[in-house]
Amino acid sequence: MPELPEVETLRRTLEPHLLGAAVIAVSLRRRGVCTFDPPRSAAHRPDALLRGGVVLALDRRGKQLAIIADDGRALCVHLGMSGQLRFEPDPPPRPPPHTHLLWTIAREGRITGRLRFTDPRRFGGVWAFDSPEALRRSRWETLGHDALAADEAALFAGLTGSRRAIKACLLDQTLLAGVGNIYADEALFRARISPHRPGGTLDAGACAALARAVREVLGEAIAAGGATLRDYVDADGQSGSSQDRFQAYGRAGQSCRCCGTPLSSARLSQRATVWCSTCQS
DNA sequence: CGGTACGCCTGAAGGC
DNA sequence: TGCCTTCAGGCGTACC
Repeated sequence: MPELPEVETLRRTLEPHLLGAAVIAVSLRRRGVCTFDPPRSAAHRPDALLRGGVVLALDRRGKQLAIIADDGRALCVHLGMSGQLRFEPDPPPRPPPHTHLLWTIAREGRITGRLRFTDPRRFGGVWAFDSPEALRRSRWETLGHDALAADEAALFAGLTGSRRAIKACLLDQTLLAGVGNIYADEALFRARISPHRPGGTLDAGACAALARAVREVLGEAIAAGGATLRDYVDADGQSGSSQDRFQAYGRAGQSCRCCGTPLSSARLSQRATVWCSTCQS
């Protein structure tokens, strides 16, 4: 389940393979995973997907990745639940199941590998734009601050008057971009705040603690290479180890690593939620 | 506005 | 062993 740390790890591991490299061929194997803005006829879709371009930058906001070409063409990739973006120096002749997009990558006229987008559950997708500005306007304008730089004042302002459960607020990408179900539970555990507490009841001090906890859990997860639960691997196919450090997520019924109390669990905002009823209030 | 529910989609896991 | 059900969930949308 890729959240901000997994997408950031992916961005970092893609960079050495893609920055300054040319896209010499594109194979779109399942049309439905791509959205073209503006719309493109079938003949022009490979060009919109960066064929003939050189990768200038890899950017990220929350859980979304942007691939920017030197001429301004821009792709936004969202991994959804099960998406993978992998660079293969020596790709197998037959792409794995659920391979939806393939880019052939070259440097100085020689093929260096293949970039592959795979997504069994198809909750993810790729969006193609004419310019980085069009991408940001269409996909990123409604997103809140990037959670890696979670700002306590902005969080406090966003939560003021809210009666929604704080966990639901953390999952709201328009408030803070990049936190998903895993790191919401982890950040609330670290900040010792109950997931059920209405957002508006957090004072400035609690918001500062929560913003700090969000930055810390995300930063530490990036340092661990992200979390590999089912599908996630980085651009080189490497697993992460962030899951070994989880205090709350996936530990329902197990004892709290802080006080020993069995961890509580419930569904909150349609999401499995785990917390310690002793440590968190 | 908020909250609740649902649909999308597949593979893993559990029950019988 | 094999079939069936349940669950995992990001996000857009519908509806109260």
